[in-house]
Amino acid sequence: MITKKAEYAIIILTELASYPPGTKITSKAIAEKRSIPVNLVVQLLAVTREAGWTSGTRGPAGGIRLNSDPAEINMRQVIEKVDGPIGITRCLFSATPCRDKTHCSLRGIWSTAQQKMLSVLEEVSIKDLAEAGEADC
Amino acid sequence: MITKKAEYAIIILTELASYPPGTKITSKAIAEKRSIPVNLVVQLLAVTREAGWTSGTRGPAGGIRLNSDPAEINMRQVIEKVDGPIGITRCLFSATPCRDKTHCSLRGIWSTAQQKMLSVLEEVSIKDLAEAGEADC
DNA sequence: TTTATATGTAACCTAATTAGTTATATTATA
DNA sequence: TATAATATAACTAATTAGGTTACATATAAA
Repeated sequence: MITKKAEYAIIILTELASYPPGTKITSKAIAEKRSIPVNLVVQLLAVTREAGWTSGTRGPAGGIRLNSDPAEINMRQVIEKVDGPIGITRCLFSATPCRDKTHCSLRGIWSTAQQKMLSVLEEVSIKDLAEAGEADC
Repeated sequence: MITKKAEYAIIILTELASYPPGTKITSKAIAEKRSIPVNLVVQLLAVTREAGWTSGTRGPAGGIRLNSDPAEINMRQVIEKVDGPIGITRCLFSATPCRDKTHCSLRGIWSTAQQKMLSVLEEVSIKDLAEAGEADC
């Protein structure tokens, strides 16, 4: 399952992308606007920071700035940064097919099903979400 | 995430479907053949039984029989019987959009992504898996 | 130069879920 | 009546999810 933290990260980036490029916003402001616990916002900004998408400046008048082009960040990327690799079944996490089978029909089906899902998420960028507005599910 | 139990249930039904219609097999035999803990097989057969797909006869010479046409049972149905409703995000479990918004762009995207995944699982039947063999991932 | 305000980092906590076990009841055959 | 099978329910250990707490660091303004 895609976690709430991953959703939150998407929402945070969307919020940042909804302002003119270079605008600085505080974690607290994001948290209040999007109804996310402040501590979680801070925690997730550490992830977006490590991904190079955001940077922060400390102290009074400090805040968070979006560093990347929101059109270049898609939902799948954010989810995987926060949650780690996506897998709709445990099977898909193991490198080798179960019990050393050379072939397993189920694995292929899980993989296909997951790929269809991921394709949708890859096609939606943070910019798309910011333009659509209301991304706060 | 689709649980291992749901996978097991699919495998159990596939095993049953791999014999001539009406054949009786013991839980123990299924468990050994497919390397699933016997107790889990028994537990999962309670679910397939409730769905009307299987029935069991007790006592010596007893066993489990597949009651339904395996071509009429698809993967999605089995997963939902075992795991309950599928949701790739928590958002999709709540009946109403978060925070009483009339519109939320994320929800629609989660829904689309999930539907693509489910379409794949709906198109694969237990019969397909039995014919493909090796469904034991 | 001190104070207030902001980000950054790590450890911790609780509830729910997952995967599996244990125990016991029931039924049918030999 | 003993045995072998399914049926049902309760329990358990390990992991994950979602969030909190505590503390460190940097900077602007007083």
